[in-house]
Amino acid sequence: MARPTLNDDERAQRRTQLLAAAHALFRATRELPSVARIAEAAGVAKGSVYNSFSTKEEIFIALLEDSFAGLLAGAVDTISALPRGAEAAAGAFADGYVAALSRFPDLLPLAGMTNAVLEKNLPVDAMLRFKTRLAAGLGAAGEALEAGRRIAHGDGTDLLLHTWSLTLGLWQALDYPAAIRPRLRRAGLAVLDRDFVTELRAAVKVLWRGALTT
Amino acid sequence: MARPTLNDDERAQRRTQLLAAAHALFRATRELPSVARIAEAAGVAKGSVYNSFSTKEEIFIALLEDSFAGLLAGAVDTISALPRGAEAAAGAFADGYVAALSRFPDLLPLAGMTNAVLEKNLPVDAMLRFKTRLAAGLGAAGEALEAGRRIAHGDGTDLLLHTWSLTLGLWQALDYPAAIRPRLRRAGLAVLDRDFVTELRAAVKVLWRGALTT
Amino acid sequence: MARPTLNDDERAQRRTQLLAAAHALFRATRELPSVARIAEAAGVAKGSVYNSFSTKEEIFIALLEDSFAGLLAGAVDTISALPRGAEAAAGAFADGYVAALSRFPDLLPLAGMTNAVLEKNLPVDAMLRFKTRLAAGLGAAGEALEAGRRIAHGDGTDLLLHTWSLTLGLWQALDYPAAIRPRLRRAGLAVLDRDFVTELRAAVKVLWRGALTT
Amino acid sequence: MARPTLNDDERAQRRTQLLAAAHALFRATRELPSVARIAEAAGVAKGSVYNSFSTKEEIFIALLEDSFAGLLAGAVDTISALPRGAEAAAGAFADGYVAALSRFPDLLPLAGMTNAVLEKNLPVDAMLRFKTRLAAGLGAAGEALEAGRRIAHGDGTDLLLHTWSLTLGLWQALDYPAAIRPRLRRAGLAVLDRDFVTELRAAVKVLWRGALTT
DNA sequence: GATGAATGAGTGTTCATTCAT
DNA sequence: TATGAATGAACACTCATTCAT
Repeated sequence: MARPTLNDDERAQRRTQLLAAAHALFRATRELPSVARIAEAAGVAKGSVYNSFSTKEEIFIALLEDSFAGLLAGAVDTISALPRGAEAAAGAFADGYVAALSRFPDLLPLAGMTNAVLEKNLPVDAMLRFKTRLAAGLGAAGEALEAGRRIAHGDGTDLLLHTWSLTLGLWQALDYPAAIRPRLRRAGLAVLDRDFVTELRAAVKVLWRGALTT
Repeated sequence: MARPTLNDDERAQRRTQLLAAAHALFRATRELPSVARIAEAAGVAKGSVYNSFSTKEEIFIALLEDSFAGLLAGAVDTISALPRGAEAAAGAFADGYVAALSRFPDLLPLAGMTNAVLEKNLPVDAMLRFKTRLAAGLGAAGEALEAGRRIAHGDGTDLLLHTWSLTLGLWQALDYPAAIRPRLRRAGLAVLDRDFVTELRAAVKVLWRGALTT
Repeated sequence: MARPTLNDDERAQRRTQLLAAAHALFRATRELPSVARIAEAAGVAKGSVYNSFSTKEEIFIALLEDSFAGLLAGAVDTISALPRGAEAAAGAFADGYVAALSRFPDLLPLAGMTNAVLEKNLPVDAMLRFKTRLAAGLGAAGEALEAGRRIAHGDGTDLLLHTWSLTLGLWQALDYPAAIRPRLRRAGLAVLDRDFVTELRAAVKVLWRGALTT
Repeated sequence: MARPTLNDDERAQRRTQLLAAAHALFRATRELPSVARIAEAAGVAKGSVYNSFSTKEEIFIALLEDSFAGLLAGAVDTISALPRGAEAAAGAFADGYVAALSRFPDLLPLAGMTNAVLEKNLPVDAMLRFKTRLAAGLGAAGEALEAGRRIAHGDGTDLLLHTWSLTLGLWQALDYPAAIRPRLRRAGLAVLDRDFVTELRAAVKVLWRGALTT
């Protein structure tokens, strides 16, 4: 059972293995699985999980981080191909952004748990690391945006932060437990019975139009 | 200790009593207190809580509902006093909205728990009731907005939904546990070290400018 | 709400009403329903139940008593029509007894709860009353049996007591939760996969043959 | 406090430790003790109980299983020493069986709870395991009986099943809470004021006489 | 490093019964 | 009598984390 010290590769591999297991479980239930279940799914012992992560929540923050990085990369790609006019650019970004988002279906459920759940039991340094990467990603994307446009320094980052905020908030407002969905068509709930993706695309477009036409 | 059948007033009073206790506890900890603590704070027996609410989460949804109604009322007031021009109106709304929001300091922490926590154990009918009132409030405010402006039918409600989404998302992005706050000034986190209120005001203004200048 | 003193008829009617409600609920779930549910099903308030019964368990003992009296009545009828020979009489009784039993499908589930559940919270006098009636019924039936046969005094009652015991015990041995039933066919469980009624008929016949051929 | 992986012996020891504690508590109260009390009596933490059993009820089913196996072993011993004649054999079995039963004083109280209490919260596999062993034991004893006698194949098992049923049912009919006992002598209850052991011996004898003289 | 046994805090909810009107 | 609000005891089970081997 005793194993020699792991080198970095093995370390990373174990980490990946656990992340994949955790991811699969979360995707299936949209709830944080127990450490026991994650370990089982990854084929390791419960205690071993704590060699790679110091807290269960750290696992999911790492997952969130990956997804978020992916979304930002997609956003940067979109930004680099934006057309000239404000109106056209707003629409193009909205389309590209929504498409990128759809490639990370667990991002929003996970992000929606961050404040209320994940942060409750996250080591301070893990949280700072996460936030730092987030900030770096947003900053880089913001600069890419500012570079190609007549946007003042800092406003690009602002716009992306607001875009993300709008995304998360809108998702929270429009996401319902599956059991509720069918009953939304009831009179009086039409206002909230919207397709999230459609709604988000429109909202992002308006936001960007506002930002690009100052 | 009152034993006889309660009339509506007394019923409402019990409810209020429990809501106040729950509210105070939540404000202090930003976590859902246990039913035992709520009952204790309200001066009743644990079991009595279940005469007024069928689930702990129902209590907090009721709290959220109240706060939300208050915010919407403030928004409607602001809307009815908006200046003519698009730019001016956007700024005026942002100011009024942010001011109204500040009167309900627990609204966002509570709203941020809705999807991940509150909905997990909420009777379906309680949830539908909540969503219905939410929808009604948004709809009414949206109509007020459409009435005084050259905004197409439905777009007013859309704008308010997006405004709220932006608010919630931004709050989640910028809210940090108190323990983290001081360390934000570290290099690399400046992007996220923002004053939520300032940021929100600016973001709302941009959103509204975009919507009013179509 | 206040009502004048009930006369005996009204008293009995209320009692019957509650018993019927409790019976229906028990039949549906095979579990003791809560007082609240019984009251609701009977259309009275929870507190009113305690005007007729001093304990929830008293209700079900009353139900059991009724069913048991019915079974005994059926047994007496069968006894009075028994053929002469020991072998024939044993078979005839078994047939008649099983038929009578089938008219009280809740008798055994209820009787199976008596020791472990009902008696836990039954006022002493209620229990004595129940046992007394049981004893009286058994005694009467026993005498009927002794009267028409060459059975020594007391042996008739004994035989009936043993018959009932065999019935209850066999039922407990062969009754399974519905979820288990289908899996009984697995190898190794054939011994217990028997039809209760068939089995009981055979067992009673053997018991009576033994008793009648001393 | 032992932490390393347990081997089979240690595993069994933990189990035995818990079973003994649970047994002692049950013997004293004739009620299912809480998990907290069992753990306390066994000198382990509450959560540790669930390392050995997945449900509280599983503990008591295991206890029941042990007692039942002991009774069956006693029955087999008795069977192997039965005299030739039917009448003599019936009496000898009754004596031996009753003696064996008396060595497991908790068997009947536990068996009496099985249907109404234990099965309510027993994992399906635990229940099947229990029933399978029961069936195996009955089958083996039945074969032993058939082997030495002129009893048709299957009838031995039948007889043992009926014997056990009679035992359990009779116990339920004649067992009273201690508080009730003294009042049984009252007129009208004489029929039920019997010594269980005496009664059982007689009943088993009759049953076996009937079975052996077909 | 790996394991998995041990820990024990933590909690929403049910429900029989009482009793002020 | 009828009502139903109030009571508060009772409890199984989960689970993140530790740490002896």
